[in-house]
Amino acid sequence: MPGQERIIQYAQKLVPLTLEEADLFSSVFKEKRFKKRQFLIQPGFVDKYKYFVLKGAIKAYVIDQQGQEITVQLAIEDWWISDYNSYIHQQPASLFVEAVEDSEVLEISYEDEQYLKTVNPRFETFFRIMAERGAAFLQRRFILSITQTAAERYDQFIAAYPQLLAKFPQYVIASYLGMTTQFFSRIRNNKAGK
Amino acid sequence: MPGQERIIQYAQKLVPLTLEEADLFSSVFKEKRFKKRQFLIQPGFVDKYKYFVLKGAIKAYVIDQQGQEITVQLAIEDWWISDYNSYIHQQPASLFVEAVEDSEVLEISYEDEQYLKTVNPRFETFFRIMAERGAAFLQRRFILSITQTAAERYDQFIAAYPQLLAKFPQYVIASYLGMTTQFFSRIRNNKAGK
DNA sequence: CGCGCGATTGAGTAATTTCAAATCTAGTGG
DNA sequence: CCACTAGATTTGAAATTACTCAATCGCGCG
Repeated sequence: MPGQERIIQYAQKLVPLTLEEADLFSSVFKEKRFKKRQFLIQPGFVDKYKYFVLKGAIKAYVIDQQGQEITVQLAIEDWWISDYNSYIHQQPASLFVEAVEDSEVLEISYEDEQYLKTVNPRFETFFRIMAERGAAFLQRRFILSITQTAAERYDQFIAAYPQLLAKFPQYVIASYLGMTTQFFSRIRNNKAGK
Repeated sequence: MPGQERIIQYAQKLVPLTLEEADLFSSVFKEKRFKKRQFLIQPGFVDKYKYFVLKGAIKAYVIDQQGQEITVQLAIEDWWISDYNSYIHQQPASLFVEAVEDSEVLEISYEDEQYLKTVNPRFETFFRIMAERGAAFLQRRFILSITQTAAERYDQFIAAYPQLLAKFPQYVIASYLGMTTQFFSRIRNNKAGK
């Protein structure tokens, strides 16, 4: 299975795995397909899975009081996506997670992750590193979001993630960067004062 | 040592520890005192320690391009503080971490943490749970910060962390909530439109 | 081929910041 | 213990940034 290969390769970059370990690890992941617009997670339901994206593009977002969609996370090939808070605490999700194009993912269930961590400390290490990186990433993102203006956030994003620009519609990226579609468009076309 | 007791109690809430495990765990923590205004971490230097606050109040912040102080994290009794990104990747810090009042902390070094994780999977579990919670916390905070207005963020903060209001000057909390001191003051005195 | 979603553009507006000055407060040295 | 001072908070008014509303345009998909 090609997907299982991919997740093993990914894991090997973080922790060394023997053949048997790699087999066990990859065996709990199930390949799934989601069509464009299909939901992986919906608010109110407990997020039972973490998703590793093999192919496609996926967005996570909330709907605020005014009914506006606000992008919280994006994922393409080799990225993970979930409602982290819901998954970790096994409480109802607050996020929509939705395929932006036809996508293939590997899913691991909460129970299987717990099992892996119990059975072999190396897996514990793997998930620990994932969590650490996630937290470090969020801290960096948070700092950027509060210290930079909209135009700076735009520039920084373009420089850091040019691939995402092609995969996601602008209104999704605009809200990921904490601005409206219209303002994003103005910045893009260099008409925002600057 | 009273401090070691506290960290053991804290750890026990996340993972069960035998007496020997608790001893080993607490043995790597060193008690330190910081005077008001003293820096625990400064930008440019690698953050070698994670700090568990026994007593006092500590803030983490960045200085933005305009020279403004922007609070990134706050910590009081039983909270942890560090430049997470710097610590995890052992790269130069971007944050100032500074005592807001005379404080007592327990510090654990990066090397000691690695050692604990190597020697016993239970410690690996402990740090994994810490990282997960940190990431989940940051995700929640991030979503709140982008979906709510300044006044809503103020109300939510007051409701969630009334203790912090007393410990930190308003300008620190204002910037933690992503607004200016002046605007914070107006909201507080109910003169901001609302 | 047309429908609907997404992107653009213009004009007016709201939220929040900036600048500036006045007032309050707490810590320090005499 | 008091006076002084630097730091912190408050208040007013002007300025910015980014948003909302509304209309138009473009284009890909069914």
